[in-house]
Amino acid sequence: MSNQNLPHDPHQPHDHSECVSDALESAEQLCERAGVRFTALRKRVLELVWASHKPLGAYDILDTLAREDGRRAAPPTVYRALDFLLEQGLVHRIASLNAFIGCPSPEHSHQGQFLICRSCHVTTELDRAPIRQAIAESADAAGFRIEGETVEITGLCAQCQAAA
Amino acid sequence: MSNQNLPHDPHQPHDHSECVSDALESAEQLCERAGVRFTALRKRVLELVWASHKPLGAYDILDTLAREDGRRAAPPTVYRALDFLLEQGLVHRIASLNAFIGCPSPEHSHQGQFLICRSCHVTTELDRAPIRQAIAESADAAGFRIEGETVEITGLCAQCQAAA
DNA sequence: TTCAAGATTGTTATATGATAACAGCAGTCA
DNA sequence: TGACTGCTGTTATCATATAACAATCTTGAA
Repeated sequence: MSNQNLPHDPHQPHDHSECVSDALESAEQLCERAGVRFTALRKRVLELVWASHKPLGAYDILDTLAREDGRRAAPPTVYRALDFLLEQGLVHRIASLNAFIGCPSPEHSHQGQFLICRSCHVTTELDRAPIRQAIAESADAAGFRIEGETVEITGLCAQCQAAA
Repeated sequence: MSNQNLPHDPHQPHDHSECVSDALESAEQLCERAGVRFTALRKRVLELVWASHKPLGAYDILDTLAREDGRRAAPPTVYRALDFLLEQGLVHRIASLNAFIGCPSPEHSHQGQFLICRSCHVTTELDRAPIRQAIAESADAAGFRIEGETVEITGLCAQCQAAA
């Protein structure tokens, strides 16, 4: 049995079409279970977000849709699909980039932490308990009730360091 | 001797004009030491950012400048001042809000972590070693070299919880 | 089957946030 | 004084996101 269901390091060479098909498949299942509609548009937008391991802007998605459709889709079309995918936990928004990235483990609700390479732009999602806990403790100490966390780390990934 | 130089909890009632004057004074000194010019415009923008403990948008600053000047200042005027203040570490940018907030401890370079109340919008800056360390360890494990950190926590502050 | 209700998508317009490019002006120092 | 540098003004434009309403599709009930 392979490790096909474990998210791998996006920096390592891999058959990316598997990432995409895995993501679409689990999205299909999750929407089924949640009783929400995974329409063709939503599926297509998720597929585009998964086209690489780099965060993608809404207008990049828009441009691609335009190129394949002939007629230009309007911004609300894409933003509504993205809002849906965010609600279902299928993508994350990267606030520091105004961009979106596919979530490799949408089966459980979480917000994650992101390592964003400024050189190759490949972005890795983490979900580290120690980070969450350190944040939770600091918030507790201030009597602050956490509702959402944005943790985005920029820098250089191992590959880009080696290349430089 | 008072604790006038220790940043206090922004939620507690306090003489906010002291926050502003303290911030302007240390900005003056820091710019002096750094050999950069703390012009009237830069000072005024910093003062406006410090008008409250809530992050302020660039266009809010713009509107205020317009109201007091008669003629409307243009966006680059404000953004250049903000860029300067960011470079000097006098303000921080809150990515998740597209807004800016005064830094209560600009004397040492840091990025800080932010507790952002979704109700009253008051935002508290933390600089917690445990959070930084947990992030550093996770980055290390991935061979990732950190250059910048965005840690923005949204939720309800103690006061707003009590009020609800 | 057919209709009604609700969800989804299309469309137009606009709000909001940020920067490029160049002109003019002010401070500084030889 | 004049040249240089850095700061600010100005115009135009780009980039990101949403409001408001119309059209269409889906589903379930009559």
